[in-house]
Amino acid sequence: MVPTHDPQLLKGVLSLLLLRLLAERESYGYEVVQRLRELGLSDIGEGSVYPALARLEREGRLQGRLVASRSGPARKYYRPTPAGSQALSEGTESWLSLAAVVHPVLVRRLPDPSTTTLPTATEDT
Amino acid sequence: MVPTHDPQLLKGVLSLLLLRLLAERESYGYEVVQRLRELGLSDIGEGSVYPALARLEREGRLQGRLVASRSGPARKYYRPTPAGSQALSEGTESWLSLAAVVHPVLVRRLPDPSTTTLPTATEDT
DNA sequence: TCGAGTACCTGGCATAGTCAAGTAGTAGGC
DNA sequence: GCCTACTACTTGACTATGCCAGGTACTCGA
Repeated sequence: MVPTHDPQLLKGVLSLLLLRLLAERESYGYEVVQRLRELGLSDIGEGSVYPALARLEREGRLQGRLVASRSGPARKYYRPTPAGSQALSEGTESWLSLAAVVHPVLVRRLPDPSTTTLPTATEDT
Repeated sequence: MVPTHDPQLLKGVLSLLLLRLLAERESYGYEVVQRLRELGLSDIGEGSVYPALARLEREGRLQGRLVASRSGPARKYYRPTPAGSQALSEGTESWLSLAAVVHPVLVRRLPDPSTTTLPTATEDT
């Protein structure tokens, strides 16, 4: 099984993913959830996506429009505004630079603990 | 200019980094802040690190001990407990699998918007 | 009419990073 | 003795944001 994802790790990343997916293709909430799940975020919920979309629209990063559907209620299609596109590129840069710090640290080999010396009361750097 | 880091992106990642750095070498808060800054997290503050360390200790993932210093107040050295080591490996796995989803999406080329068709009122999937 | 699938929204909650301020110890200069 | 700077830790209030649970409502087929 896929390891249970830590909700905290998604913070900030979700809105980035939303901006990105909507920059690739205009889409509505319900579909975005499906697209996220297809990407591998299997346990993402509507309760995470809809509020995030609403917030991004409120902040002027997304612009939505209602389109009637023949298979259910009207869909609200979102696409990034210019401000949204800028937020996307800035956010992408932030994420990449953070990942560039985090990744190498997490994958480098742990030193053998038995060879390390421990600080004692009187030692000082 | 380095892009201002989004505080949200650090959520969850910070405790992972702390566990990792302390698994590599026992260390105290003030020093951990310096180690993080050397890694490139230049605008990390003490107010983020100390509470995180305290929380990890409270949760039984870190164990701390006081060591007197000749250059200031006593230092509180932390090292991971067995539970902390397990949290580290689980967290690392979570982070890697999330990054494996996020990274490709963020770096793939955006399709040319002019070639895409927009949904209209009567279309349906 | 009833259930299932589609589609959206909301309130309340928990988590965790940030800011600002405070407390103390050591050491050097005057 | 006093002041400043560096070291070192702590705390309270604030904020952002994902998650859960529940609700509304439309379409379609049995």
